[in-house]
Amino acid sequence: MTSFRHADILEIARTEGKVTVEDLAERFEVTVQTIRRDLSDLAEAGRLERVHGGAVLASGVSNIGYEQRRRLHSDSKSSIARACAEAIPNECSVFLNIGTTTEAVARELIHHENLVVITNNINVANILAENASCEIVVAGGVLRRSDFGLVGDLAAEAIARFKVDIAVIGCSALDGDGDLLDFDIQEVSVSRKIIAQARETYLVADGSKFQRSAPVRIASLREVDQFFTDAPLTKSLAAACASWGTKTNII
Amino acid sequence: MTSFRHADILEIARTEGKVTVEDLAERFEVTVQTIRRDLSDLAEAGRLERVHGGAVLASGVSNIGYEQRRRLHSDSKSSIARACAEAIPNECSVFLNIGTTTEAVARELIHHENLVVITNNINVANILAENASCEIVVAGGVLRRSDFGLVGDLAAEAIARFKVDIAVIGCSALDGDGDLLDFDIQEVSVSRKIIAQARETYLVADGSKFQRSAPVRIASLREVDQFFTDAPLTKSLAAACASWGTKTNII
DNA sequence: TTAAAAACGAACACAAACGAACAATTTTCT
DNA sequence: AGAAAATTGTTCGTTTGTGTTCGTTTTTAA
Repeated sequence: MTSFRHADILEIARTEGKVTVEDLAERFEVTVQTIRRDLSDLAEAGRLERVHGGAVLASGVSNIGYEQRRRLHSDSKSSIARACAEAIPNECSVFLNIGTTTEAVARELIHHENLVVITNNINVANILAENASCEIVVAGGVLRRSDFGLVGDLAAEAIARFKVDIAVIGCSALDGDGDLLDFDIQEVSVSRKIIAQARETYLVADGSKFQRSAPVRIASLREVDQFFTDAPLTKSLAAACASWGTKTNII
Repeated sequence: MTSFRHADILEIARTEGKVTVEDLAERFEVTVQTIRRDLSDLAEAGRLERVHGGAVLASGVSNIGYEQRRRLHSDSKSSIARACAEAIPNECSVFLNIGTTTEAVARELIHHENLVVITNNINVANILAENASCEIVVAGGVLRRSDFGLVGDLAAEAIARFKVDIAVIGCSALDGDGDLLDFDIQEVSVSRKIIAQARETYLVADGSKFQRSAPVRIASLREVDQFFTDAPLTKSLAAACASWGTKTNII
């Protein structure tokens, strides 16, 4: 992230669908050249698509449902997601589970190439359908309307069939001992299976998860290889992560 | 992508199915030449297909060909779907497979109560998510972008787990012998399994299916209990249906 | 089939937009 | 404080998009 303008430009692009060089130059009170440089950077990062006179949302983005975009938009979530996506190479297999943060990760994977993505989250499938080079496998299960997740035995069994390079998981809460917690026992069994079947496990969770609690234990941070978040860990938790070899990425 | 108009033109094409040079020139307040150049660029990029006087959505590319198909015959499709939905009682279990006609049926089931719907069609899941009293089970599988279907072993296995009251199936073509045909052998194995596992089988297919052909045989009308369509059957086919006990509902 | 009308692509000229290079300024780090 | 790096503004040559005009191709109607 090089300029404070970048985030604002993206925000404007998201709400208005497009941005013009002239307009942005006026808004930010800089010269058009400066804006041009910003747009070039954003285009290179795949966040925008450059056009003559301005830029538009990268193709695919504009088709995502309004509600979805709203949910994904939270800045901290998308920064966390971006950092996580950057840690995921092209041409590998990834699992994404249920949760708005993992959906944000899916959004950031739009420009990755030749991924195989396995998910029990219908929103993830809808989002990544935009990425033509990505093979998407949907685990079956009962549709849970609250988050468009697929849960139950069917999901767990389907997942047992795969062994992925990277599992990206979200959780509802994270307690002081470094335990990942969730509300739904069915989803937990799915998450546990995923962690067991993945070569590496990445956890994405914003700072708000530290303040919440949930009844069911998924796993410990000990079993996580990389942890992406936006808030500093408590001293004891940071020490624990260090001793467990859990790399923490604070955005 | 070279112009703001490109994104807008694609958007218009997606919602309206086609665009005309004249109309676009008026909308964007540019000359027809400029629009022609835009359409040429988009056609070269494979996003649109050029026709005399305008352009249409490129066929076969992602889900836009699908959008086009969905609009096609939409009137007759929804009447067929409505008739089929009326034959489905509340509080029963239903299977819906891939296809625009079965999606139309899903739309007509929005107000049914306490259904259990099993499907390998993500669109069906999205549509019926609005019906709060409906339990939706999604069969797993590899996502096929052309129609948002879930195909492959995973789908077939998931379906083998269920036994439903009614299977509602669509097909790509229907030949003179009363054989149901499809293009994709993977999807066919799913459809066959469904028919075998259902207490009753309903076929929905508009008249255009009589004019087409497809390579893979799903089943015969003999195995179908009710057939919903909008065009009269040939005499021989009608006689065959009568002898098989296949009830035909011509809308 | 032929003739008229519409749509088309190519070529040209002009203006807007562009990127590169350099200088001025601010920020960051030692 | 001073050097190094990053950011921004300025200038200038180049590229790109646009409207215009032309002749050609395609469609439509007779």
